[in-house]
Amino acid sequence: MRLYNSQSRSKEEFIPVHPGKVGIYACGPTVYNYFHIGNARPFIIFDVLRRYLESVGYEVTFVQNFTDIDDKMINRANEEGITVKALADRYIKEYFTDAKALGIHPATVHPRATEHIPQIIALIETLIDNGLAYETNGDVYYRVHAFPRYGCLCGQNLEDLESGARVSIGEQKEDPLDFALWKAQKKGEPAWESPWGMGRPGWHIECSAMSMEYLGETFDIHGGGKDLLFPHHENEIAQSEGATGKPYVRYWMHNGFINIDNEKMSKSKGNFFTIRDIAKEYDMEAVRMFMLSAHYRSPVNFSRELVAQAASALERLYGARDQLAFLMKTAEDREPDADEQQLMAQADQSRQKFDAAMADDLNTADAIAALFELVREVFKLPQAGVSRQALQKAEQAMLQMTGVLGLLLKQTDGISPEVKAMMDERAQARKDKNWKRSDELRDAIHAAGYTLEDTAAGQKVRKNV
RNA sequence: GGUGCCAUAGCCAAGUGGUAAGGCCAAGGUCUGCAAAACCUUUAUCCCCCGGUUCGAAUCCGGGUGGCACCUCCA
Repeated sequence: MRLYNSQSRSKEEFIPVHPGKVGIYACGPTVYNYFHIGNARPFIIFDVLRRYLESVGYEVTFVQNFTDIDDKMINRANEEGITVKALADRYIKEYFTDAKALGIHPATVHPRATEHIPQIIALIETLIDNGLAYETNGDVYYRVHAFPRYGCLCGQNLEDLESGARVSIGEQKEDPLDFALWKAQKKGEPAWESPWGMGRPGWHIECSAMSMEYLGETFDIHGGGKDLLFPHHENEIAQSEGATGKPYVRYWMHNGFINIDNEKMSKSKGNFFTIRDIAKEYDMEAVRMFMLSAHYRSPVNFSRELVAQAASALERLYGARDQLAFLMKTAEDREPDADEQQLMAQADQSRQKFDAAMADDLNTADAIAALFELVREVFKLPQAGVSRQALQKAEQAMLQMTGVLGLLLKQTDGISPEVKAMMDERAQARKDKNWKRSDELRDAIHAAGYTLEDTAAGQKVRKNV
């Protein structure tokens, strides 16, 4: 597999630290609210990366943290008059609800910052011992100038970075670029005991501490949104490598942003959507399809029309799956004929193209194209009496591909006895050429939530979207 | 100011040296009692513009134009 590494700015062959195993750390949400459409992109992308790596045989340890202590958490908790812990518990629960709707598997581990205070403190102490951090008035800062490689990820030197830096009033830093590792307690804030007094961890240090806790001092893949490249990930490198003296991460992956109607999503512009908002209007699986229809590094625009397009494409995919299941009922146990052999060849070809696309820096758009090439062949099959062997091969290939993408997650529901009765009555009505009654029943079935189609092999139902 | 990204049909989007994938939408046709779904056909002589390299470029190089991001704990 080849992955684009943000650090080298080029695609590199993926070679894991430990053969057969992959460690991935993805920056998770700050749990002060429902997560938004922009958060959803990396969650879905790294879920697909993980599914893909597992599908080709890797044992994957996937870590995604919850930031459950920071300024936003404290402010929100104060607004609502609840504790930071209660706020975190609530939105972590909501995270899993939304993630499930989007087809995102739970990570191997979902560490919370507040449950790793000892590891964080130990890491800061090491940095102080190494001369890379200093304490002033209960705050601890990272001494950026003491880490020669600072800027290695974002590709900028200290002088250039400094020209854009600004200092907040009240901070006693040696240098404007120095960043907080530990913040002394302010009135009314949650705090933990430390060698520097009561306080709480800075944002950057939690990811260094938790990633190394679960994945080791050097691990394979670290990802997040492009905006995290600087300063968050740059700081993680400074912290981790400054403490261990070893390379921290082999491959840095960063996803592009989602714009709303060609504008950056922001609360001030009023174009800020949480997944929970979108779920009221759209099928979450269509949102996933939308996310995978473009390459993960490109910026994408999010709009109502684009989700509708994704929903239509997804419907075609479901149609193909249902068609295979439908054909299976009349499948024949015999050798495949020429057309059926072509279907089987297409199944192999699609799989190959799919794998090649995924192996090329997770090119989901190209992979989906390969999937649809098989879909087209499936629809060309006769309505009944197809070779079972050929059907099974096509179905297996299709489900393997959709499984990697995390699509086609909905099961086909059983039909209720009422709908079944209406279908039976309609079958008789059609036999009697009673078209009026037949159409009435079709409308009634539609109202009951199903769309009816007449095929050579009888009536076929599918659930309305 | 520093650093980087992007520009492909009505819409979305792959393709990074060998002659334009796939999806959505649209039109015509086939099938159907009528539908629906599906299938067939049509839909970019051309990939923002101008130069250059090359037998050959959407793909490489230079210069424009337009859009965007990071440098502000926003994925």
